[in-house]
Amino acid sequence: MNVAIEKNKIGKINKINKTRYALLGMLFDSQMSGYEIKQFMLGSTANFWKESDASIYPMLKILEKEGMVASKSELKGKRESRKFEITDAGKKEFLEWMGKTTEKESRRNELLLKLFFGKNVNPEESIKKLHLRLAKVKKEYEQFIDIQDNVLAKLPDDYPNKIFWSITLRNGILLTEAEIKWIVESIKALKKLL
Amino acid sequence: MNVAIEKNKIGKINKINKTRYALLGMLFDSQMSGYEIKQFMLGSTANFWKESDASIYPMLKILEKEGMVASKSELKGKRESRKFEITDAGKKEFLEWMGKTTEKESRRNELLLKLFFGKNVNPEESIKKLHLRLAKVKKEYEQFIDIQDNVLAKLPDDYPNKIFWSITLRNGILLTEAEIKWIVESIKALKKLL
DNA sequence: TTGAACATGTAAACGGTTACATGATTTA
DNA sequence: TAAATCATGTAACCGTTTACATGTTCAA
Repeated sequence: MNVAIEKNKIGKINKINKTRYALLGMLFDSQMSGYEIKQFMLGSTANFWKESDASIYPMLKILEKEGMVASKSELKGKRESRKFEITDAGKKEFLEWMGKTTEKESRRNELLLKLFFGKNVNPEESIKKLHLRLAKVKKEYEQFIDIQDNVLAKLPDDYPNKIFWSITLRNGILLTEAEIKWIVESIKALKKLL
Repeated sequence: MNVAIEKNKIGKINKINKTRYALLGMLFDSQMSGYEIKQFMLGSTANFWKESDASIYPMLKILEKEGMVASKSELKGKRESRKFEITDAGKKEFLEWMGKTTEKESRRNELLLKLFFGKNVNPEESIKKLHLRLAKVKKEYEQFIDIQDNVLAKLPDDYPNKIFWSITLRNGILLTEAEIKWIVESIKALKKLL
């Protein structure tokens, strides 16, 4: 049942679909609907993990078919809310994934690509791009600080998730700080060309 | 001819294929074969941009069909080397892309997801994962410094690409430093749980 | 002589997103 | 009463990678 080692017709080892683990992880503690999972992700893991509707709902159905989760439909008025609960098999699969080593997926960064090709355009264009990014990154940074001060800081110290959520948030803060530093430095360097 | 605004049957705006711009950018200064482009990317942009064979060769053909590049096959002995040259139309399309603003593509980070779910496993497992990542990131960092000291530093200061390549490299250095700091800090925090 | 690097390419498949579709409920 | 949010779901499509395929040249 381990999809990670399943092969297709031409013997290719399929890349593992990680949506399943993200969903199983979210359901590990509490029953949630697809909608609730999405909302929770937006408020917690959005900086490093998001899922779209078109990934969540079909995957929950697949997981149910596989016996990894079970669901019951609750009606709030006439509105459906299908709550999903993880099964023992689901917990097992999730923990197996947790135990595996993780490869860093090298990522594409279009801004860096454009800066790399910078000699082909007016330096002011590159500077403008960096300023635009700076504004966005600063906003992101403020949001991280806000979560740190107004959400995480208010959780009791014995809240089991606190340290883990703090660590992932801290990643966002430190990486964002570094990016701000890099942008400021880069703008300064490019201005010498004007 | 601008693929960015082309729509499909259901009116969906297609995500733009950025491989074309990466290739056009690489060809902006000098004629290169697909193989040479790949090698050059591995030695310069790998940290933020890579392309696989299966993206490069077909895309070069498409670009040629569209009149964005032109090619001639050189024979080195019996081995073919198809050199591609950018056309004026290709330069135009590349520069249009360069002028566009760039959205940050939010990226998935599996390590962070696993750490976020950390309360479900022994803290030692999370620490182990961080140690593994630390070793890799440190190696990456050393490679950046090596390029900085032994490649970029040796380019003459009036080499037109120097400042742009320095900026992108500096991004790698600063972000990697921040990640190392984060990992060390996180390991320390998690050890308190033991 | 054998393996690494050079060199170009294709088939198959999966991952993931955007837009579409539908309707209920709350809020301004 | 209109817009935003709640809530679930599907169709279509594109992007990208992995593995396969083929052959040459060079170095150990």
